[in-house]
Amino acid sequence: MAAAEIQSITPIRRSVTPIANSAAHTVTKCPTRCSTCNLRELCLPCGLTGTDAERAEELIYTRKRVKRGEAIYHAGDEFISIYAVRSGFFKTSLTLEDGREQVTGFHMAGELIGMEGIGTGLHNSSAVGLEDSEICVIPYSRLQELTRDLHTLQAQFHKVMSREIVREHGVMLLLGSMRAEERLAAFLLNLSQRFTARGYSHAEFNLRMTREEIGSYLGLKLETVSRAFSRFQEDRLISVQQKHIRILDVDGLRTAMGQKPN
Amino acid sequence: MAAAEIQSITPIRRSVTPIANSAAHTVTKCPTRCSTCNLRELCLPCGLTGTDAERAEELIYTRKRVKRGEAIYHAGDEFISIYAVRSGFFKTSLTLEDGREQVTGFHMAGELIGMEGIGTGLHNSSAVGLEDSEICVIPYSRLQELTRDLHTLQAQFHKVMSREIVREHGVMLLLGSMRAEERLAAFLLNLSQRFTARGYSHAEFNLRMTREEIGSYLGLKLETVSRAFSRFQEDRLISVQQKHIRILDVDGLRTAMGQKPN
DNA sequence: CGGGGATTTGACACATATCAAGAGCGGTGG
DNA sequence: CCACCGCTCTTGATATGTGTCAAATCCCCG
Repeated sequence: MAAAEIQSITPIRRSVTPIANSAAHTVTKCPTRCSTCNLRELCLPCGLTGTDAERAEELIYTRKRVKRGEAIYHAGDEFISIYAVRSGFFKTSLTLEDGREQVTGFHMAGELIGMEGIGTGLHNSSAVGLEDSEICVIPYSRLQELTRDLHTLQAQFHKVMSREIVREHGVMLLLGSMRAEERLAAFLLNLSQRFTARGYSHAEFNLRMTREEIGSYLGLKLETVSRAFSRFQEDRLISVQQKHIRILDVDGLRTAMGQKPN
Repeated sequence: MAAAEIQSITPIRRSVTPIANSAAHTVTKCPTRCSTCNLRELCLPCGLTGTDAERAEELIYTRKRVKRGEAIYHAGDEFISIYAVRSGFFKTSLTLEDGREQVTGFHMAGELIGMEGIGTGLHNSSAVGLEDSEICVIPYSRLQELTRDLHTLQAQFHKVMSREIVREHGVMLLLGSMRAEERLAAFLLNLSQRFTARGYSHAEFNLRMTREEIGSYLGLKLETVSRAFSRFQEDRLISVQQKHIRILDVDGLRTAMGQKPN
C-alpha cells in the first residue's frame, strides 16, 4: 500500500527529558514536491491543478525532521510559518500557569497546524511530535502572496481554517455534553475515520499518545480513560493491548457515542 | 457615550414560539458604511485605510434586522455569506440528534459569525439572536474577490479566523480542565472584557442569555450555574439580580478562575 | 536482569447532575 | 389595574459519574 511510506514505524517510546525546544531541527531543502506528494489530496494543495499546482511548489521551502518529544513551536513563540504534517503524529496543547495541560488536538499526515498564530503574531499553543516525524514548513508571508494569484489556493486555505473551526466545534460538543465513554467512543471513531482516509485499516491501529494525553484531550483523567477502554473491551466493542487498538464493533461504538443525557 | 447607540435596550424577553426560521428578515440597503461605522475598529475592516477602506464598502450589500429568537442560519443551511454583528447579541450552537444542544459561542457587536461554513459549503451550526439585533451580510464570494486586491483586508480576514480558533482553544481549556466555578469566573471576565472593548462598563452588564444557555456553553447544568452565581455573590465577588450582573471584585474573580486541580 | 514509566484496577471522595419544590418576574388578558 | 400564567431562576435533598489516592502489573529498554 502506497500510504505505508507515509507513516513512521518507530515503536512508541517516551523521551526521558522534558520537551526540548532545541532549535536544532534537521532542516533539508524540500526533496519532495507537493505535486508528487502522496498527501496532496489531503493537504493544502488539494484541488490545485496545472500551472496553479506548479506555482504552489513555491510554498514549501524546507522540510524538517522532528523527533519524538520535540516541539515545532511553543506557546508564545513568534508566528512565522504554518506547518503541514508530512509524516508522523503531533499533539497541540495549551498549558495553564498552574501546570494543567489541555491537549487541543492530535494531528496526522496531511493536516496543517500553527494557524492559531496568525491572529496575534504569536503561537498560542505548542506543537509536539508524538513520534519521529516530518513536517513541511510553509512561511505564512509566502502563502499570503501566493493566495493572491492562486484563487484555488486561497479558497483551499480558507477551507482548511474553517474546517479547523468545525473540528473544534466537535471537540466542544464532546467536552460540553458527552459522558466519558461517549467521548472515548467519539475519539476512537474519529481516529479510525482519519486513518481510513489515509489508506490504513479503519479497524486496527496504534495509538501514538498516552492515556494521559487522551484524557487531557477528552477532559478526563487517565484512570477514567483506562476504565473506559476496559469497559469497551468487556463489551466486545474493541480489543485493547496497550497502545494497539482493534475495533470489533463499529456500530456498537457509534451507539456508545450518542446515547445518554448529559 | 457614542457606543450607546450600538446596543438595543430592549428588555430581555423570551419569544414563546420555538426558534422560527422565517425567511422574512427585514432587509435594507446598507444605510451605514463601514467607513463611518463605529465598530470599524473591532470589525473586519479594522486596519484598512484610505482607498482600501473605500473599496471595502463594496463588501456589505445589505443589513438585516434579526428578532430575538430568530435564526440567521441553521446547521445544514447552505453557506453563502458571513455575518458581522452590527448590534445585539447572538448565540451559535450545535444540536445532537438526541436533542442535546451545545452552545459554541456568544457574539456581540463587531464580531463575525458563519465562517465555519466555508469548509463544507454548509453551516455546521446555527446562529440565533438573543435579542433584537442587526447584522451586516458579507457575501463570501465578494469577500474572496476583494481580498485578492486588498492585502490588508486579506490579512485581517485571516486574523479574524485565526482568532476564532484561539477563542475556541480557550473554550476547550475551560471545558476540559476547569471546574464549575472556574468556568463561570472565566466566562464573566471574558464578557466583561468584551464589553469594555466596546465602551461599556466592565463592571456592570446585563446577560442576554439564560442560565441554561450559559450552562450549555460551559458544559454545566443550569442549576450548577445558578449555584455558582449564588456562591460568587456570597463571596462578594459579584452581585446578581436575575440577568443583571455587577462585578465587585475583579481580582477575586481572577483568583476563582485559575486555582484548583481538575 | 533491573528499573522506570505506563497502564490497570480497586476503594473511596467529591463535584456536579438529577429530581423536586417554590419563588420571582414579566407579560397578558380580564 | 390587578390577577393569573408561564418561564426562569433559586435552593434543597439525593444520586451518580468521575476524580483521587494507592497498589499491583505490565512492558519496554537499558
